[in-house]
Amino acid sequence: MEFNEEKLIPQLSIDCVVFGYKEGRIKVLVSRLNLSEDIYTLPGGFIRQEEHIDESAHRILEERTGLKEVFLEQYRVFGVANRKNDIILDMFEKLPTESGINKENWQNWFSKRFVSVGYYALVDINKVSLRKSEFDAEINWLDLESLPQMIMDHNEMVDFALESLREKLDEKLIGFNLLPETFTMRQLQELYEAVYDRPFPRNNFQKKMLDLNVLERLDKVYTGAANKAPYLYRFRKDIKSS
Amino acid sequence: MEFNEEKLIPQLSIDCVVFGYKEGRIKVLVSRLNLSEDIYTLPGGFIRQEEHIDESAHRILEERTGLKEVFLEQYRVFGVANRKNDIILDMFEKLPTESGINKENWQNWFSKRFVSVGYYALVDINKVSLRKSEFDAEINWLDLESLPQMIMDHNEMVDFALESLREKLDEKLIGFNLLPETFTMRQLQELYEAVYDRPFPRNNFQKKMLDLNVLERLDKVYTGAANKAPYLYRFRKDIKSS
DNA sequence: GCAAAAGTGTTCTGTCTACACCCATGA
DNA sequence: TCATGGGTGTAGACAGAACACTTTTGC
Repeated sequence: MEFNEEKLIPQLSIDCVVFGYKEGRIKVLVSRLNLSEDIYTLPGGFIRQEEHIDESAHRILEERTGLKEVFLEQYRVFGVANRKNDIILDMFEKLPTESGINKENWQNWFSKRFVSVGYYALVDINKVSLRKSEFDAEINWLDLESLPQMIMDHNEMVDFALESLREKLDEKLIGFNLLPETFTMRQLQELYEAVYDRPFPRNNFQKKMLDLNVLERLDKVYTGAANKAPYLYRFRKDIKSS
Repeated sequence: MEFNEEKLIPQLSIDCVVFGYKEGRIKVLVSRLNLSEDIYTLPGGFIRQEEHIDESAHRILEERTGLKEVFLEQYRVFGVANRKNDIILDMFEKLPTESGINKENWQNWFSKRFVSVGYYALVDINKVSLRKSEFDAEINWLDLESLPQMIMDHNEMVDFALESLREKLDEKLIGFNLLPETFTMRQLQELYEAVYDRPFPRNNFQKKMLDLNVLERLDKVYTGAANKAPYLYRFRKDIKSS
């Protein structure tokens, strides 16, 4: 990221809660920063002067995941008083002046209080190719259930994002964004169970999903297990617009 | 408003959709600006460096309504590219330089692109004492149904706010904020009908509201009409926290 | 008594839950 | 043939909608 403060909106940031799903668990994309201590953050960034904020969020996400078309939605603004990224600021203060990075500009940038727009994204974890930003030691999918302490209010951001996801999953049929193109009914159910952290009765879940008339039934898949082969399903594309 | 750009977050604003309710109609608080043409805007303002954004919204609202304790909730961020307040900017350009106002600072301030945090408020219209800001020709309650064209995306802001209100009215019992302390069941029903713009069957509405166990039945009120006197109700305060 | 509006009860219907049953698969 | 998991059907519980009825008020 070339830093040019003239091109960005100051004191305003975007942070993304990127949800993925793998083997029955909800995952969240978390960066570990390139510092002596282990410092964790959500992927985030800033808004260019000429950008729609939704574009900014997509750009920030693409930088980390390589994905262009992603389900992404703003869900809340975080703007408590004196909300500053002290850890990053500290990092710049410790940098030697002749490090080649424009230390003063960065320090000035991060010394201010920031308001952050929270976005959450739902992605097919298999399509993602993770890319570190220049400050990341690594970026990884971590279990929602056992996230580490992150900077500032980033843990709270995840809590609110999950709440928004739960509210929308049912009515808006957005859960399919977390799954691969085709999936079995059991996989879909396990996704719902992971999101809501509670079991659903198998038969009623199936009926409810089929009654939505958004699933296309494909061939059976023979898993090799000694039981009836489940059908594969696909989310009907002709209604994706609604 | 004394303007001191040092004390405010630049390029970030707050706009409030203030809903009121009177005689069966939803009202929205709208300013008419002190300009040659009739220009309408939602009440808005900026965020002080040391303020929580919720505080900012409360302050902006108190300046216009005199109310301190108000139901107020952020519902969406508006951040399309190149979102600028050209009309206000124009106004400053036309001001004579020796007008006493720090014209240059204001011009510089409004020449930038702004991101705005949308809040909506629900108030008891009878408790409000309207106060103009220094740029308002007047500030008034206008019918939601027939709002004038407002600046920038302010009409769209109202649409989104109404949508959020509809989603929350039912589950969160926030509608009582629009009514006076005591009210009849008919008044409550008419409020719901105004918000959702559709009729509700009288008996079922009554049953549903009473089954919520949030209403306290008070004395009857004798209106002088030749019919049975309705009960007054009050929202039970002991559950206001939930 | 009568019209108007408030308050209450009853039935019907569609949705969600719980339970039961059958089917396909590989060992 | 049996265990395992997939798919479907059915009866009960519940909430919401439609309808009917009674009560109170001022004239």
